Amino acid sequence: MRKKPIQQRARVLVSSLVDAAGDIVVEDGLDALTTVRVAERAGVSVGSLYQYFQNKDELIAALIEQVDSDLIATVDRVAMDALAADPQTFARALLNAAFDAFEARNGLAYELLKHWHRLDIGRGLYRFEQRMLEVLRAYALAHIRDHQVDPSPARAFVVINSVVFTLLRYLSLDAPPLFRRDELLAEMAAMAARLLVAGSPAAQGTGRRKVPGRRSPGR
Amino acid sequence: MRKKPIQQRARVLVSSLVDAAGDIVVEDGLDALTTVRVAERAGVSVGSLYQYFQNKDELIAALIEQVDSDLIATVDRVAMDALAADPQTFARALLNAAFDAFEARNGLAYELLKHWHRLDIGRGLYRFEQRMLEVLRAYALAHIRDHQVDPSPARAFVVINSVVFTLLRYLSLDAPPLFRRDELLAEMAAMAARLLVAGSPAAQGTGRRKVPGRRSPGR
DNA sequence: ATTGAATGCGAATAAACATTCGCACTACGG
DNA sequence: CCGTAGTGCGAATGTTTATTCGCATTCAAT
Repeated sequence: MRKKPIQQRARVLVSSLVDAAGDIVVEDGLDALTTVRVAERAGVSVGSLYQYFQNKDELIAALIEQVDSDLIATVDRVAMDALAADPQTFARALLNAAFDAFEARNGLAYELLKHWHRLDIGRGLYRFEQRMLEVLRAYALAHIRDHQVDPSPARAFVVINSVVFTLLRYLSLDAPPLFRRDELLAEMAAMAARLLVAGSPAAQGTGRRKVPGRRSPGR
Repeated sequence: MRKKPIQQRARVLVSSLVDAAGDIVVEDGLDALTTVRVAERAGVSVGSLYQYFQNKDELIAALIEQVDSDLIATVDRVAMDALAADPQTFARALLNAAFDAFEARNGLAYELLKHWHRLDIGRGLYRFEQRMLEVLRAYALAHIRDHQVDPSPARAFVVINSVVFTLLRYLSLDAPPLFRRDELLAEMAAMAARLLVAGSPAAQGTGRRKVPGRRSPGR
């Protein structure tokens, strides 16, 4: 942030800018987020925006930060409550929470997550994934005797991303699919629970070859 | 396509434009794809590009079409070969194929898939998903006696998207994760195989509420 | 060889944005 | 009631791009 808002009115201005940005993203998508439009919507001038944000990306980062924090807080709360439950119930609770979180603020998180490959948003996603990993570990620790819970990094990675992105993809379907929301949730919960409980995967690696040259994402 | 290329040189020109587009996407990402740059790279002028493509999106659509066809052809071939195998092996084969396909042409499919929420690319993804669904159904049909294979639409949706997007996310990590590629593959294969074989998910829906108002993606 | 269609060219046009800058208003400690 | 730091303004600037259009070149059938 270029300059810190000192007076009250300045702090209000900054937060209304971030709010306006969120509203615009919800209404017309991230691509429709222009600095002038944000300023207009917030009832201030572009100049003022640049008084407190170095550039547009910094504004987006602030928005992400906000959304991400909410998301993590939600997950934390729900996970705490369900920590004692069996894997099936635990998975269920987290999934419901995830759905709710995606819907919160009119699908703001959903619209943002679509652009996860952008740097700002990617960092938010990464933070979220890390937090989920910790939550799963906490669950494992709490149930080390009851079940053979074992969230290996690879497994956790698969579960977390499978759920998040499948949800994302589901929400993006314009023609409703052949199955109901409940079914989807049930399937995912079952999958997650199974992966949490089951042992190591049956087969061992069918040795693979070359590593792909990964490119850095262009803007 | 605005006008069909009739002469030989025109056909060459069109395909070199699509190739150039692919190269640029691979090198600098989809955002770096400008019409002028494509033309330059193909060794022709922008004007010529617009002779055969109504606009930039149509060019992208042509690229997608190409990539998507390759992808589907690969999946078809591999699935055919593995149709007789057990679920674990079948899943393995498809996963390996998927990895290879993502790496083909220097990660072109990977870079494109990151932008699946764009209309052109979304259609390609949808086609791919549909094809995968058919493949899974074919497998189920072939094994209706051996296993209790049951790819319900919801389940198939979860498996397909989990695999595709988890792979995508994995490839996009800049810092290598704590697990090896083999582990990831093994986990995903196990997951897929389990979902293919297992019965209906344990619990039933914890009835959910409101439907989120879906917005049409910008651009 | 002639000619109309097909092809190819690339400077020019226009629209969309991010960002800046000089000027004016406001708060508030003294 | 001053003065200055903090705040706010929004037209102007510069850049990046998609797309067009009038002119030049090539093809292929007669």
